[in-house]
Amino acid sequence: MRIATHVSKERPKPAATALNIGGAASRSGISVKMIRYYEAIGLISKVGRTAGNYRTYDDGDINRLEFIKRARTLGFSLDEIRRLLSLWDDDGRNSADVKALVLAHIAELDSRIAALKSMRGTLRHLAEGCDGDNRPDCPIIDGLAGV
Amino acid sequence: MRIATHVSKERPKPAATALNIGGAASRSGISVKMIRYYEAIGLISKVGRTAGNYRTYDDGDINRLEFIKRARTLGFSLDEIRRLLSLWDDDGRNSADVKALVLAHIAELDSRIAALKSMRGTLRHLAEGCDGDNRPDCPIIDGLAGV
DNA sequence: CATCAACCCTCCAGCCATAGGAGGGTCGAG
DNA sequence: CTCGACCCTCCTATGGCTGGAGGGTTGATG
Repeated sequence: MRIATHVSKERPKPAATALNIGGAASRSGISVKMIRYYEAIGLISKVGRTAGNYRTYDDGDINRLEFIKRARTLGFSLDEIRRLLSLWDDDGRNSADVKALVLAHIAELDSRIAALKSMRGTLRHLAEGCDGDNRPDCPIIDGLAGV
Repeated sequence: MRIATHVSKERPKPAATALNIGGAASRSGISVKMIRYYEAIGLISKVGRTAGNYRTYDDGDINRLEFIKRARTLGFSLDEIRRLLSLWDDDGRNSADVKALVLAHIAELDSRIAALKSMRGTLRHLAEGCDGDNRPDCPIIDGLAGV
């Protein structure tokens, strides 16, 4: 691969923008701290370094970070994301495996939603009976105290 | 539900049962570990000790633990529970303060529920398009990868 | 060329709520 | 007296993230 011998005009490669970690952070929406953390726990592999020991991120690295960001936004754990990434990398994957992972996650979300709704229902009910004035009588406290 | 008053059989003080931490744990549903932790962080005050340095829990202590357990089940943080406990203790409280705390918590639950539902919606949509067979093509992966 | 701010580096600690274990002491029934 | 079930304290880890200390690098200025 010819590396810009005779650079007629400097910077011949347009798309090969290599970013520092700060640039990668603002591009991906993942904080600098977290990018380093993801690297430390092996969620992303070690990236290149400059002579001054700065991490450099190419387009592929940024894509990976963006993937992680989206997955995180959808509530996947880092461990699930690890599996999603390896499925992404695996050209011979079965989409069934991806789907199974996602359906399991949906089920998890369902049960968390149900738990939160149940809490909310009970609390609404308790709060309903509470006058919310300057007197101490309070069915919320009574309810928590087991009346 | 009359519980055998006048049992005439010894035990003149029926309610003054003092329990070890294990008993307190099974009575309250809070683990032994957590009871000690709650004490360490000052959520509950230090209880009595036997000659052998075992913690002892009287009915009041158990009530407190049960209160905490119920509040925890309703999703309150330990910090919120701290405030609820001091409101419980405060005979001159305003029920408005209790209600405000609870309404804020309900709002918090609302936003968590909304966030989870939004994740679930997106995931369902992605999963719908995925064949889930032995081929690699997968809109879920594509979606995460930013297609 | 020196300086300076804005970066970057590593390492370490803390958050919340909980679980687990090591290494010991205490209790009560047999 | 022994044994198992309990209890004690102290330390570690989890997940996912934030913060800071103490330093090095970079690149635009004066």
